[in-house]
Amino acid sequence: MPTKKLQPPTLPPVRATIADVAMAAGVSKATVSRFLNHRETLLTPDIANRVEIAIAALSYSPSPMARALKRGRSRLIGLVVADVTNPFSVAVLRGAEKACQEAGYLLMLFNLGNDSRCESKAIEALTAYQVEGLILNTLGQDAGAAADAARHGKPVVLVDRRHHDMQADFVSLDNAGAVQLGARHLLNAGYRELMFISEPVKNVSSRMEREAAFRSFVSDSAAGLPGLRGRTFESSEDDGVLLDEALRALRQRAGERLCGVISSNAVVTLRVVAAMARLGWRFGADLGLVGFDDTEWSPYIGPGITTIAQPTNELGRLAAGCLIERLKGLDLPPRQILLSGRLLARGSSVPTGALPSIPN
Amino acid sequence: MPTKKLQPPTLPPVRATIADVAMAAGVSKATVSRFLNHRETLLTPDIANRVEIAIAALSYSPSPMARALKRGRSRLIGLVVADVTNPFSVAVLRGAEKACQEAGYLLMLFNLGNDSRCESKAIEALTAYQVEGLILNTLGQDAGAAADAARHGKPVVLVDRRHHDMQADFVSLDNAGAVQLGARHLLNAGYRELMFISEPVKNVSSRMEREAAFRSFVSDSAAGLPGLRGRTFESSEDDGVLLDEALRALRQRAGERLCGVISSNAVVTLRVVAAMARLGWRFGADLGLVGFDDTEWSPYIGPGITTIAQPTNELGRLAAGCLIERLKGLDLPPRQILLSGRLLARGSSVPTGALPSIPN
DNA sequence: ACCATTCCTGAAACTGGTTTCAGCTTCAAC
DNA sequence: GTTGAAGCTGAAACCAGTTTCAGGAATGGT
Repeated sequence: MPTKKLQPPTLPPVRATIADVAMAAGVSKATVSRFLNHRETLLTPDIANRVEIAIAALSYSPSPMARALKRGRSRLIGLVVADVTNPFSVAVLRGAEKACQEAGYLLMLFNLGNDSRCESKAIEALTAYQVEGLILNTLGQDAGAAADAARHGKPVVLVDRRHHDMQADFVSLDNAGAVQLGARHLLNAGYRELMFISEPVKNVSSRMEREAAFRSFVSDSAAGLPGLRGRTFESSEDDGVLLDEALRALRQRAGERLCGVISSNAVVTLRVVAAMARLGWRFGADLGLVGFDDTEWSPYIGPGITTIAQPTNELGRLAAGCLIERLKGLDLPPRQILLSGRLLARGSSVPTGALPSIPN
Repeated sequence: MPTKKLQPPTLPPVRATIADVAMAAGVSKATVSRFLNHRETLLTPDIANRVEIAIAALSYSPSPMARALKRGRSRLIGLVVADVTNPFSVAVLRGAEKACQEAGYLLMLFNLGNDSRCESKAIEALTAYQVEGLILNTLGQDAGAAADAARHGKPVVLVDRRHHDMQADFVSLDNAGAVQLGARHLLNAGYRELMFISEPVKNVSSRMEREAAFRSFVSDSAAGLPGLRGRTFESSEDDGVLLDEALRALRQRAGERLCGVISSNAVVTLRVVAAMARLGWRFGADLGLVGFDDTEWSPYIGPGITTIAQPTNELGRLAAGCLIERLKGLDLPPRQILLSGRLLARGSSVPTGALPSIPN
């Protein structure tokens, strides 16, 4: 006699199909399908009951694949992110993932790893799986690929990076406003020699917008404030030395005037922090710093880093939300949704060497 | 005459099907399918050519959905992460994503957002889409759900958190070794009153292992080192006050002896950092700190935080790698793969108040 | 020259659902 | 009592592929 196998009430090892259910209930596949999809077109209570019981008994759940094949609707949303390493991407991912789950969609993820050659590959792979729509946070190099998707009739939402020639919803931070927020803050704190540090601008719209906003802020303000000067700098990965030099040169040029830096995202902020550590500078006194993207660690570096917080979760949610609205049939011309940033003032933009009290 | 529409050489707006290709090439669907799948079973060069040309002309690519339906193989891998907010999860995600891409798989993501009720929902949703395998970094509450998947015959790889009763590959940090690494480091630096701070242990295997390893390290070492004492503390979200008290109590108990803390992951590390800021303590002198998970910001908080780095990318890659091997037919008993952590010594574990020079 | 292989190809069945279409009830109205 | 319309249900076609099976051509052996 074999020993008692204590398997929990075993589900059928292989998924039940609609045919199994139909047979068990003594009805046709069509009826089962109707029970599942058009519940309102009421079936005879008797039959509906039998189907319901059969479904429960077989613990049947329909195959989304087969369903997608026939209907062309897959309940899948494709998400392309430029770089999962970037906390911003992750935050967007998180928001989007949540919104999708709530609406009953599943997310297919493709990470470009900052490699723009993957871009069209990603979109192709995703559309092949019949994703119903795409959320793109791409590199902007290859607008054609995105356009392809749009041409396939799939709704597309662009996050953070726009392609001007594309008819698609666009969700992003109000870059110009955010830059002004940061720059004005530095001005008010007394900094006069400003520098905007960005990752290589290439063709990325958000980078271009931020840089342009900085330039025009400086030239606008310089009219009433002759002491003000501003320049820009592109920092790429593994160029620590170049950045050090740029910062040193900045202070040399500044003379007595206070130097302030705006970094265009968390990655750059960290590079500036590293450079300052190498140079042995103090935040605020030797260099004022305002960084885009508020991260969990910002308050604890040195006297705390002043940041411009993006409503990242909201961006993700909105992106997914826009897409889902379109999927539900909303037919509007492309929208642009810009959310404001919020300045969180901390020690790194206080010129006195003294440590301020830790905020909240 | 309409103005010239300068659309790039427009792909057919609707995807070509295998039937279109067959018709264009003047062959049957079966032949086209064979051309795509069994290239080795050679077709007549002439026919192969015609098919190839037709495919190119229509820029045809087969629908993975339809393919999955018949073959039961979807080239999809499901990834369930406990919490995308956790940098560890992200790193795993990244490694896994890369490995999958290289092997021609696509990742379907499900984030639990630390909500264990989602767990079985996630696995169900993913298996419904015929994912060929699952990478699970789950909460450990609901082993049944995972077991379901395994019972469905889908290979499963567990990352970081094990379910003892599951027949599945397991990829993780060597938790015991890593804890010893950190604890011994604190000992050598002169700390004698130790505390291990973890998130609520619940049933999460990695947390239990780390805590247990800490306890046994302390009792083992106390034999030859009577001055040594250690305790553990569970810190949950939004309990700043409790943590502050625990730390204050620790120092009080310690008297003249130096206090050292090991935090069980980056989230906890940040909580400790915040607590120290509130208490106005200095790293190293007032409290030694070694934190699990080396993050990009670790070197720049205070004098730099000493961390135990996990080979996160490797973990992700290995997890995906294991899974893909299984998918290729590898039939082995479940493996356990443990990777060693690496200690990165920085200022937070140096008892003198003096700032050490910034490492590398 | 004939038969047996072998090789290549196409028709058809199949995957698991949805949807159309037509048939059967049933009920109301004339 | 017949007729019409409306309401349910099932058979069959369909989605886009893969795979089985059988037939036809070409080749080889005797």
